[in-house]
Amino acid sequence: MSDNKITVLLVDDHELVRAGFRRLLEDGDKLVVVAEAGSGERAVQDYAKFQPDVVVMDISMPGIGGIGAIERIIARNPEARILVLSVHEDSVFTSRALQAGAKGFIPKRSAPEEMIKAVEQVAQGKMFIDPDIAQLIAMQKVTGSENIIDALSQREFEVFRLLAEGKTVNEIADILNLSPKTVGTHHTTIKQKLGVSNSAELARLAIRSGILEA
Amino acid sequence: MSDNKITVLLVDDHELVRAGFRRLLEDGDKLVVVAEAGSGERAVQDYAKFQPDVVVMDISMPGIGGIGAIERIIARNPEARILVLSVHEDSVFTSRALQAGAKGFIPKRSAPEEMIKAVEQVAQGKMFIDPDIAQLIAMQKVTGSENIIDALSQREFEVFRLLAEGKTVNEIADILNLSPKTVGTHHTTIKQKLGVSNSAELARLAIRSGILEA
DNA sequence: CGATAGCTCAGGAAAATCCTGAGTGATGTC
DNA sequence: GACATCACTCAGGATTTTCCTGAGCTATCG
Repeated sequence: MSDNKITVLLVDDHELVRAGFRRLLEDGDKLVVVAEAGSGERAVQDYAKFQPDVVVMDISMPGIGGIGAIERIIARNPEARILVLSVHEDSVFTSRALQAGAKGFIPKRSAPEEMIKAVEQVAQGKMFIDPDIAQLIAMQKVTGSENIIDALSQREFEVFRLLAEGKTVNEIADILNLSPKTVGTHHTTIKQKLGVSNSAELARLAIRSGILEA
Repeated sequence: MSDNKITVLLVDDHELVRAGFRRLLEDGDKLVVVAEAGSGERAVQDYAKFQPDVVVMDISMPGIGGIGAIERIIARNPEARILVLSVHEDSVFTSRALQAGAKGFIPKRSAPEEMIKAVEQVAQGKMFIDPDIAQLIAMQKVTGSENIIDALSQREFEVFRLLAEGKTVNEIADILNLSPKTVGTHHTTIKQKLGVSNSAELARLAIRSGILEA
């Protein structure tokens, strides 16, 4: 072991994916996977045990999940270098992960070379964020909203919740004692602000944001 | 090309995962990945083009998805040997995939050796279903457990997925090469069968059933 | 071979959604 | 205090979706 190879802790709850990534990472001769973890909890333990140069981690995992694991690893070891992989290019997870202390973030749609590059960058202590995702985060900064949903006004938020629940415009008008026309207008502006184009996406967004149970 | 290696078409919408699986599959000397596809649509094309011995496919993909791809490949080529990979071991996807004509089904939690074995079995025309999943399906048969979604026909299920994703009727008509009128009819009957009255509820149901990520 | 079920499509009515415009009150700025 | 901004309200009219009815085709099953 240990020439001057970069040591990696690989974290993903799917063994097959992990096995694939291991081969992918070790394909060049610069990286070596010193341990694999199948959960956030194990990742925390294994980090302490192996002290890898870099952690490569999927955020979407059961239990404490990726975010929880990142927080705990960073708490014990602020210098930890963690590269996050994700299927969701979504904004909620991305900023959370970075806030938790991740040093890099790339989607699973990336090319293999990008991952290798990302690992090497992060190993050197640099940040590496996928351009598309970086742009999303920048947008959030501009709008000043942590959650896209903060962009909604009070009234709009009310209507948003009811829409996500599956209420029709007329029902909502009734509930809120408004003209259906008004609710209709809210409906439209809500979708605009949230960047969704129909009620199905709106409901998904509500669930993702924890406004609504599935 | 072609010693007596088994040729594989690899289908997954995440390039990184695909790249990992490719290395995993080609690790021994028995398999060779002759093509990769990043969508169900491409998979159908590539199958016709490369006529691989086996297709290794993730079912959860946007667009026509894995199920749609399986149906189309089987329709043109009933002898096609398709091994399905999935993150959801529980959901309706399992039985749907097998109904559509898949010859094997394993979860992504499997060990690499199991995948290799599964590919080889399927290549020989045998079935290969992960024991845990086989048991689940058997249990469902026995208990007659009623996922409401089982009430949907294969076609309806496809439309259901796309609707839940937030696709409009017209978009779906385009994706499935159907008249918007047909999709509209499906849409209505789906809502009836599932007992929901709009797209928001439909999306929630899809998420609850594990058909869709939030 | 008749019955059933899935898939396909159309016409037309009813409802929801989108776009544009506009009035009111509350807040904050210069 | 005058002015701008923004949330909230609503309407008219265009467009799209949804709903209901009916119907032809194919495959499967008893």
